[in-house]
Amino acid sequence: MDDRAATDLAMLVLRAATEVVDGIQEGMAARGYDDLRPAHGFAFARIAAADTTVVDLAEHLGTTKQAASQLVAGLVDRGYVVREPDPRDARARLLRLTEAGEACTRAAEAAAADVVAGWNEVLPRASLGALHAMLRRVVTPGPLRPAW
Amino acid sequence: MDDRAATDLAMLVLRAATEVVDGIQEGMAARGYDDLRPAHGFAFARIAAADTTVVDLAEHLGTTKQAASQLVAGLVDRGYVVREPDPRDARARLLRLTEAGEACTRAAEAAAADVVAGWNEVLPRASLGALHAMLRRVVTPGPLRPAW
DNA sequence: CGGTCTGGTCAAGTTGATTGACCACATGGT
DNA sequence: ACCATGTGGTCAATCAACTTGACCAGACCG
Repeated sequence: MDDRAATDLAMLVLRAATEVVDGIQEGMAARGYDDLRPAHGFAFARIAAADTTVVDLAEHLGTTKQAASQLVAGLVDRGYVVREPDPRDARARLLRLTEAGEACTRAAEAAAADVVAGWNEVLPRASLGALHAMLRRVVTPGPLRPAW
Repeated sequence: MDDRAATDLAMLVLRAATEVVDGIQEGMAARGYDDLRPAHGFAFARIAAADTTVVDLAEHLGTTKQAASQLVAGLVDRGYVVREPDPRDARARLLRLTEAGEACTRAAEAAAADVVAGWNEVLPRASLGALHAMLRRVVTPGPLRPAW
């Protein structure tokens, strides 16, 4: 694979990601969630894990803890997240998704599935599975954060 | 492909894009370009095409023309772009990459190729070609703009 | 206990983008 | 030829997300 094809592949990945993000955003809006940005989705993914604190979230998103704190404040205001005391550390406050937050997560997953369903129409089912397998091998596990 | 696998695939694409963007950013910094954001790269790609105006660029990036104008002003200040009069329209100003701008574009392409080269190590050459072919079929051609 | 580290927030400043106003020139009809 | 309207572009003010800096309360450790 020469440089030309390599950069071309990189651009295809970026373009695919643009489609995924735009598609999710559209799908979310269609489902009534028009007050959330992609960054919120990445935050939801981390908060869904047990015992998440603001500092954990900041690290996950690659921002400062202040930025994470502000983002959480917004989610709390909108009823997607609650702050609960940490039984083991009186300083810390554990973040947890409310029922609304979980519903929102399900909507985002459905929207993402819709985008891939569109791909399924132009690509045989087996190829989509192969695509999945190849990406899993290529991609190093790591945080999924706003990238550009 | 069920919903679970579909959303999983969508997340893999996002994660792959995160790697590409971060890798390019690192590679650019290593080559001495530490004053450019990913958005600038997308602008370069459009400006490289003949007869690009600020309005064209704004449409490509999905922003307002004012934002595009500011972005261009920054690139002009840093010597990557020049504004030239349009022989056919005295209002318009055609954008063109300087030699520095073209060198920068080459550096970005090299950095992107480096990222893909890393993938080549964990995936057989033929599979990488297949990945390329599948993405090309799946992805609808369109602007490559900052997405999240 | 006192010193230091860590989780978290408040406050102010920075930056990229937006809305609104405006000018110079193009275009099309009369 | 002229005026109405549309388009390319910039200036100015505002907005929103994020940053740096300061700070407090509680944990950890000698």
